[in-house]
Amino acid sequence: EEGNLPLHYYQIISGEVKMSNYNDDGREFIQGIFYNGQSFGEPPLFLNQKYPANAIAVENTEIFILLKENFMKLLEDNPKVSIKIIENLAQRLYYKSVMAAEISTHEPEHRVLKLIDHGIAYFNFQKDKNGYLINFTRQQIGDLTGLRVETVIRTIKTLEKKGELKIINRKVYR
Amino acid sequence: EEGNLPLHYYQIISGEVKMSNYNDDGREFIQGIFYNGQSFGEPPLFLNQKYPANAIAVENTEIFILLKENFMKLLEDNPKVSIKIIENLAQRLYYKSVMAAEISTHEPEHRVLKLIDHGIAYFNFQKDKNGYLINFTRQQIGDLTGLRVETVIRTIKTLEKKGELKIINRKVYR
DNA sequence: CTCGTTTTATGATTTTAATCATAAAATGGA
DNA sequence: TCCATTTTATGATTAAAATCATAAAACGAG
Repeated sequence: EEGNLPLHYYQIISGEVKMSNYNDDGREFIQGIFYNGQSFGEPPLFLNQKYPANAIAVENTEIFILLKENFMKLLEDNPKVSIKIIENLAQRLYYKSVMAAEISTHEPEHRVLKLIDHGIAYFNFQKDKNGYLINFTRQQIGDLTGLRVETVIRTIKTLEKKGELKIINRKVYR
Repeated sequence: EEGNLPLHYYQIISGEVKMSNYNDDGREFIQGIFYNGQSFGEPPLFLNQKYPANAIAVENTEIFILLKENFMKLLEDNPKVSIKIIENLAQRLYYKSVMAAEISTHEPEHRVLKLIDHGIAYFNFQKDKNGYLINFTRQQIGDLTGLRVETVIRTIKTLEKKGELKIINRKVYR
């Protein structure tokens, strides 16, 4: 929960976790969505700072929890683990850098496409005969790109007209 | 330069480096500004991906450059260095998480204040009798928050009227 | 000291996504 | 299978920041 002090390292065994912020009006911004094998919430843990966002399991989820002291010891004793953590943080920083630039300087169409293309590489979108199924709702896409749901719906329709993606009974494919 | 493949680790000895993106219209988004002692550009180095942004020295700058192979060896041999790198990445991810939420869900006043307060903690703003001197131009604040320079100028004036900060011969203090 | 450039400034206008309103379709739990 | 909730959808209107225009002040290289 936002504002709390971190005490543990968290790693998902199975399920799905959403990390997000809410502004004063209750509007949500999704920082990221995490799946099995991924860890989350380390930055404030390393920095001894309060959590800047909330995390919630959005389906039945098993999570591996390790006390900070034990986690730090693991890192000190095991360079290979450190490098794994570094790679994971690097991955997330890369995503945030790309999306930050998108959100602040590009039009809705560009933002949505960038998110989708990033998702194909890093979220677990599945490919079938129609292409990659983007299994995000319009609302989720909005909360990830800083757009309102109506804008996302209209943007996706425009992108379909332009041939950038397909809509097959309301599902989005790329 | 955006699009290039990383080959080195970079760490600033002295000076100042700006990292930014440009959209198709030439509009800039500043990813971050780095000072002495700080490193930059590691995420794509670890991930073997192209640089997602450009970096440029904005004043005379000395930079320590280490070939990737040597840098990776250093990490493997020296857990303490790994942990320093982790802390640095964590710091940058924390900043990006906070600013991403700000940029996508808050009004200009909120965004500008958050950037300034973050800057006091992490950029090297100096304190004098008037408070902390925010030594960013209005344009830089705009490029860091995704706002246009005119909007920043107006927002800062409003914030001064509300008593959130001071303007003393065009310089901003908090 | 000069002159070109950058920074700060302000007013008028426009554009674009947000907002508001409404509803059909789909989903999922009881 | 029924019903409440969520998701997708569309049109009309509004609000807010971007854009456009212009200029004074400050800065900095030569």
